[in-house]
Amino acid sequence: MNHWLLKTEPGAFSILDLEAAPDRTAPWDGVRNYQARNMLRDAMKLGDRVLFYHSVTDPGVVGLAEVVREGYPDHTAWDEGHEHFDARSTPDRPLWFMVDIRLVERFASPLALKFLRTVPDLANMELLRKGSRLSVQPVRTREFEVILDLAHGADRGGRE
DNA sequence: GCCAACGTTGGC
DNA sequence: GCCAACGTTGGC
Repeated sequence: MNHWLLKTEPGAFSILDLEAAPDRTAPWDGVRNYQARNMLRDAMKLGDRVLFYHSVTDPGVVGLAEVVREGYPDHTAWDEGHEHFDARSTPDRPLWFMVDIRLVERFASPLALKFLRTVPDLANMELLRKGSRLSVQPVRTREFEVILDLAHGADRGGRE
């Protein structure tokens, strides 16, 4: 069982959009980066858990989701006129892939990036690395658990 | 808006 | 294959 973090600009697709989707499930489409593509296509497995991260405005981890469908071709790349159209990708030879995720929970209080930077157990997290841009990132099990504990209010003494 | 970090493109 | 130029991401 692997753990992941998915990054999105809430202006494009936010956790509220996922929450409002039928069955709280939506395709994670539009990724156009090869490293991220490889993880979507090959490494993310059914039942894997995923941290949902908002970038740019109020950056932070805002919820938990799970993979409910493994990698399959991102058909938005075939759609001329679609924002993420890419003529190099075809149904015969798809270039880009996506997974479906379902929302498990939206955190009552999001964990701000600037707070996460203060947590010693997260010091080596990819998200916190300077210049980290990957929109699909693996998360170590330990880091994942620490974040869930923080989101659930464990070890908050004196901080609120 | 600034700018550092990163990925991609394309000339050679 | 190298690498400069360029475009994008994303924190601040």
